[in-house]
Amino acid sequence: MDKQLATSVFESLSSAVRLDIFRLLVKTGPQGLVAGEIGTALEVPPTNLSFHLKALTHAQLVSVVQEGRFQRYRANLALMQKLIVYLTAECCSGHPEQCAELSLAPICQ
Amino acid sequence: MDKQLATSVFESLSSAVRLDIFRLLVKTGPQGLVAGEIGTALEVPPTNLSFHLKALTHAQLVSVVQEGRFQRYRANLALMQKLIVYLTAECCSGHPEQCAELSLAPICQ
DNA sequence: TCAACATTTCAATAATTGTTGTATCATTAA
DNA sequence: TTAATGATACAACAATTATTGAAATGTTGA
Repeated sequence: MDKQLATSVFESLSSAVRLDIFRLLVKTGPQGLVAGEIGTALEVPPTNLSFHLKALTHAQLVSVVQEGRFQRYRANLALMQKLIVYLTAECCSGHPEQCAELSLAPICQ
Repeated sequence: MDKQLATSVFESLSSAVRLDIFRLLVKTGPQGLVAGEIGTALEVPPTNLSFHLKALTHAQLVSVVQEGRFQRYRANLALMQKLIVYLTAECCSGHPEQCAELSLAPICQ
């Protein structure tokens, strides 16, 4: 995880449309969804959906594989894990007890 | 956590400057830093720093308290926790074993 | 082959965001 | 009170991002 990837992941999720898409794919799990299903579920026009899916794919937050004339998208939750680690690295400068006081144990090492 | 707050948190972290600020504050922990210290550490001009700190504060990702003529900023990691929960809600539609297969156990319920 | 379908690309426009200098406000120390 | 300091507000401009319709690409099934 480098800074550029981190900012592009955050940028990806900074739009309501893209956040909806990602959460829908998280909910769907390993099965994923094809573009048309996403568009129907979220009522986003095809052109705009394609624009946002491209952004999510570029940021590696979703993966895509072709299935005939369909494109199947899946959430990349493993990247989210790496992002959380990146964000909380050196948490409280090696004084985890301070973070524990802030009830941040779940995300601070 | 609602959608608007979630997107504004992500938007906050989508700029390299703001990401640097937040990570620096995470590293600093409960002690926090005053604006001038942040500006010196990251070499950001005061006007621009103020702009970005305002965005972070507005998104509630950092808190601020006045100390004389200084403004002390602190990271709000508790909000990050809530965000992660929001993102991964209904993970794999109640089939956590699927998420476990994807080695997502740490962030999926 | 051909028509239908799923999706993307392109171009145009609208809207938002980032950066900077100057001026301003608030606080401290002499 | 006055000068110095920390920080923010404002205005102008530059740069980026979002949305849409029309056209194009690639795939399937008749």
